Amino acid sequence: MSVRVRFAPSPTGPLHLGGVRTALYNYLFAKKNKGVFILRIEDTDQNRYVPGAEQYIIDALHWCGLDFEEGPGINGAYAPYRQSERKAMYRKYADQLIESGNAYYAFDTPQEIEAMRERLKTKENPAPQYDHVTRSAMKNSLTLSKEGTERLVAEGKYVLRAKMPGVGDITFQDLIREEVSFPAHALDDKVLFKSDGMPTYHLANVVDDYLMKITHVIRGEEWLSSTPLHVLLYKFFGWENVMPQFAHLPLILRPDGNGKLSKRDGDRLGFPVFPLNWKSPDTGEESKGFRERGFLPDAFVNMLALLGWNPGTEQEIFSMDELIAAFSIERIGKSGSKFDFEKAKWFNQQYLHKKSAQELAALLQPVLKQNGIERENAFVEQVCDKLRDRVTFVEDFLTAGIYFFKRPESYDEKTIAKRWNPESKTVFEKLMSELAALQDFSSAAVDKFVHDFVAENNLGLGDVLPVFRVLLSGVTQGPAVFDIAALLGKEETMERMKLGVEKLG
RNA sequence: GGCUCGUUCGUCUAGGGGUUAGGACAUCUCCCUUUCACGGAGGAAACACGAGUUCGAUUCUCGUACGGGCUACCA
Repeated sequence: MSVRVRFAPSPTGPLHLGGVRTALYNYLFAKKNKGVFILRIEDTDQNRYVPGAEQYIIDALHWCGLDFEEGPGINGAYAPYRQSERKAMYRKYADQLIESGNAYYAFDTPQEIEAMRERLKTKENPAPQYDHVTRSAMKNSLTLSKEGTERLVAEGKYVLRAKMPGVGDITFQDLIREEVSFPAHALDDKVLFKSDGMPTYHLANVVDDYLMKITHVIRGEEWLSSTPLHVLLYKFFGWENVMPQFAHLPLILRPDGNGKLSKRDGDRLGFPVFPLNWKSPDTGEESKGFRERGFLPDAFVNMLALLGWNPGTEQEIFSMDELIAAFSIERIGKSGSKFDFEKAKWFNQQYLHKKSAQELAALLQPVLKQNGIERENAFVEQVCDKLRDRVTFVEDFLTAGIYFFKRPESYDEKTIAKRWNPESKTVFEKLMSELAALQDFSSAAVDKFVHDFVAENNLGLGDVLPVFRVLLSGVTQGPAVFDIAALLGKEETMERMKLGVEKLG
């Protein structure tokens, strides 16, 4: 049987790191096994629907290179792929459960359920459930007469609840955790069908996975404890033989302290938790994405893949194809991983370093344009080449190399205080006049010229180099001064020296 | 509270009954460079705790602690 997996997010907001990783692992597993990767939108809760969230999810997957073969906008043999559009399909299965006695009608109002919880609440049991014990004291088709039930059903105000067995253990195999077992007495009678006519996640999910012939359910660990219900549902429907295999992924945790990574953590610690920028339609609040923060999609995906999975070798840099080849569910860890932004930066740096000057220039040009800088590509490529080993993000080329595009407006004070003395002006004027005669202005030529000048004038390199650098760039760090001079060209180099020497007096 | 999953350097992790417990990020030192990086060399740094099994447990078992998840007509 060919592998079919789905990523099934709820469009309640932007995808976060954990969601993208779940999608990635599904994608890798599908590709590894020559299977199909499906996107299914689980929008059964109208109240939590957020406009734009679905498009965001699709955009984010696309940016990461996680292209789905079936899903909204693409469709395929099992369309539609939005649960809201599949609404009519679920009723039949709900009725089937009623008929087989595995589900029942319940008519309790929220207030009545709350009253039950209040009444039964004890110190030992602060949150009594609607379950195999309490249902006998509630308003449902199990306690009401046939006529009473029919009358209330006719009124249309009801939900369908799963009739959980109450005894025995529900045991299933998890690809990551091996055998997992839950005592049935602790499971509650979950609502399967809501009074608004929509199924809940549990019903829709199982029915759709069945109808779409899903073979492996790879999802977050937050679903582990509702899996016994899902397993039971497969049994109730008589679908045990086609029940998918489960793999529950450990969560991505916040970098400091404990708990699940949240948007707040990102804001507080200064890093994104979403792949792309997101603007909340409610509050108008904007959240920065990894893309906008300067991450390359390949680096982002690579980083995410290694957060909870490892190849068992010491290789850390993987292209998507390499990830597909190396991936296996068996090598996914069991425990949650704390997200480390420093390591994420390292991945981006590694990818930037690997890129050619042409590729880097193509990435940098738009950034330059945004900042009102127009330069020919040949020059930008050379700047990228010189700066490549000193940057983590594309934007760094501009911030760290601004002097390639603009004359310095100030000079590093420390250097001036330490290196600019009364004789400096004379020395630099002499240097400039001799430099004016230099025909070859290549880096190597300027290098040789300056060294000769220092030797002939009985100076130390320290008397010339630091100031020379600061006159050209304003700052103390950067590529070799001679490279900067050569790139700037003779004319600009001379001009900057002249302006600087005048300014410093 | 109940149910459940988990626990190797600060972080991501490898390993697995007998290892100098390996790598990467971060950190520190040195080299390269009269800059900053990159790169190279080296350092510091971990098996949560207690029993049991065993000739021997970090590895197996059971407890404990700690942490996560779930405990909605949310997913």
